[in-house]
Amino acid sequence: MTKKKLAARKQPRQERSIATVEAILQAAAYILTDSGWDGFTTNAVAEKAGVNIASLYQYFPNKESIVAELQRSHVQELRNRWPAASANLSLEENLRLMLEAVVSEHRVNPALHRVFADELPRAMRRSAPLGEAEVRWAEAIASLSKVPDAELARFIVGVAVHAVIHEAAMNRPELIDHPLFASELLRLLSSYLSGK
Amino acid sequence: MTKKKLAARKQPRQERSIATVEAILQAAAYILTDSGWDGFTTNAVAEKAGVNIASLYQYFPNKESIVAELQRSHVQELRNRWPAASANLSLEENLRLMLEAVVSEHRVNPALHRVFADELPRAMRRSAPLGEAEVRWAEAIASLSKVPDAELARFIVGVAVHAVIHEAAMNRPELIDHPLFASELLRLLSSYLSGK
DNA sequence: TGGAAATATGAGCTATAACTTGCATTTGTG
DNA sequence: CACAAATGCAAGTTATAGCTCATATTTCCA
Repeated sequence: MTKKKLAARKQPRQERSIATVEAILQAAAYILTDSGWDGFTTNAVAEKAGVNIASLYQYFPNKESIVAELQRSHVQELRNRWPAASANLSLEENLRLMLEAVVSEHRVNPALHRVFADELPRAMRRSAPLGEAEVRWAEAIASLSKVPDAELARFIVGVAVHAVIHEAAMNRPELIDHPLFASELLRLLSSYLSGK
Repeated sequence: MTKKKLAARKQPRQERSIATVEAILQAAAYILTDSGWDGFTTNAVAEKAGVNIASLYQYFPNKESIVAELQRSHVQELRNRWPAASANLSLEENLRLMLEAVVSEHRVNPALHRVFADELPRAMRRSAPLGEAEVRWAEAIASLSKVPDAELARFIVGVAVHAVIHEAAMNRPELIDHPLFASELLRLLSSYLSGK
């Protein structure tokens, strides 16, 4: 068992081929959100992109690599949603901004996000490692919290926040804009982290 | 698009065929946990079960139906883990018992649970509707809580609890038995539900 | 401007896995 | 104990989808 190659087989050099690659990626995103992973075949992607299937394989070694590239750029977009952590805010204010950032992440191409999070085969779902900004937010919040075990609290809060917002975004979209949603979530965290 | 048939094609009548069906189900569970959904082919299941592939199709109309049957009996086992909700306990005590029940659910065949929850193709992942017992627990807890919106609180608590315990069970098994894990989770809920 | 490099494509090849067919064997029962 | 129903199996068929090959066309640049 050797690791699967993920790098593009050949770098596009001319504008023509750059456009081809771009068309493939756009078509791939379209197919994924429209027909899900099941409908995502390289033949379908090539047809939708209006390029020959052989061209597709000139720039992507396999179909997984297409998805990997989509995920890469998606994650990059998510990173931009995080403001810098600021040290002189209250716990509540920090939490509010952090929650807003997570909600904001779920406004970026939700259909594609759903595919990445819920639909891809397990081997292809890579939980992106925390970004710089997120780590610093966690530290800022931890320093204002009173909990017996900071690492444990980070785990609980991180998982809970993401799960609740993700679930709401995916299956209860009306909640995301419900005024009580944000405030209740905030209350959940602040009452816990402020040490009762 | 018509709905896929899920009933067994033919009911086993003799002991011999009942044993065949049982062997198929056991082999299916083995293959799923051992090789994941990708390795789950009807030919592999039949071989592991020691029965002919044609026999398999005499009792299961398609491979999805095998998984459906496994899920059905798995969910049934989970239901048994829930004690009856008791009306005259404190909020904290109710929460503690409820948390223990959810943890207990995650001790039932975790490997298979992981497959059901994380690995099956989306169309096949059916989030089991809440059981009787769970509904009554939610009601009991709600009646002891002070929150502005009981339905919203139920959503938040339900999602958060399940996500944290599921994530811990799947990827941080050492946490499940960490003494602070249960108590911190309890504190998260009780400080929130008791209205600050 | 001509030849080499880059790009595009029509037409497959191949492996796999879901599922069937036709026949043989076993078992319950009148 | 025979015979019909139930069960089991060897050997397929078929469709699909990932991927390649050989060749044609376009672009770059000396």
